[in-house]
Amino acid sequence: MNYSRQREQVLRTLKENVVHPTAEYLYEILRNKNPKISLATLYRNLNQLAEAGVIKKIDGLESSAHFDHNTHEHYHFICDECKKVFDISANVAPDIISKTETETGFKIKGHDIVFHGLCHECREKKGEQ
Amino acid sequence: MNYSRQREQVLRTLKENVVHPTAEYLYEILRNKNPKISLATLYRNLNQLAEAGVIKKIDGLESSAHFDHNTHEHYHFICDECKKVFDISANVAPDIISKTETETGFKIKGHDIVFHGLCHECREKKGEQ
DNA sequence: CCTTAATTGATAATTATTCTCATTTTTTCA
DNA sequence: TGAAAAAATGAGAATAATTATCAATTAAGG
Repeated sequence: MNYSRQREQVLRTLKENVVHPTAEYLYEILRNKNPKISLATLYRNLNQLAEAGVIKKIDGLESSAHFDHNTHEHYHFICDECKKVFDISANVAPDIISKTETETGFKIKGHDIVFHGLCHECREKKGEQ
Repeated sequence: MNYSRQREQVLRTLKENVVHPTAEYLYEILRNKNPKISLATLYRNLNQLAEAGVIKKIDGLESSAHFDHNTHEHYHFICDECKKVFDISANVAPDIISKTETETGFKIKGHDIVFHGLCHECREKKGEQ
């Protein structure tokens, strides 16, 4: 990944914002500095920077929503390889709500934990430890 | 919410599937039972059922991705009211990865926790406890 | 400098989802 | 029962977010 003025601008704009902007919001800000910048360039750079670990993309599951008839509290794991979604028991993070409410003063109405990685099967297939 | 054959079918199809299907996948299955069923009906019913708490929709943030220049481990809270995104310190769920890896045998490469509810400001505005 | 590789801007395409609206189905209750 | 009101449907248009395409521009390195 080599230097470009646009990538520089994307990164700086992101850093100058305290909140966690969407691409749309960033685009508006960016156009003030550089009215010619293309939306595609913004998305490209955000993805590249996230890929490189310079920034982070916050999005639970990638594209489409998944539905679950199991409504008792539990979490999910999505396999990077086969894209299957698995249940994770809720007791991996027990008092997470009360802890967070106390710490923040926010009223928590719900939460979701999504893990990703390699499921058992794909792990074996790839021979990865 | 009153009875309809299509809603019945949507719910049954979801329950008969062990995995956590996407709408697209459900649609394919549903069309075998009812070739006339509309995609809009499927989405409508999934949302209604989720709204009513009969099923659960798994999707971290609703629509668009948010980006964060802060790459050290932390979580996020999105306010249902003003849609702002806040940081939550990672220590609300400390050994969540090791615990999950031990419990599942999966290789965890990352995870995201997204809370939602009312932020401090909106909580006061709405006078909600 | 010159060549090669990376990046850009403009825009088309795609994907997932929601909206619209005329028609059909369900519910209610006289 | 069965007529009126309310809810739900199907078909397809619309939207929103994101990705792909591709010719033109810019960066990097010998």
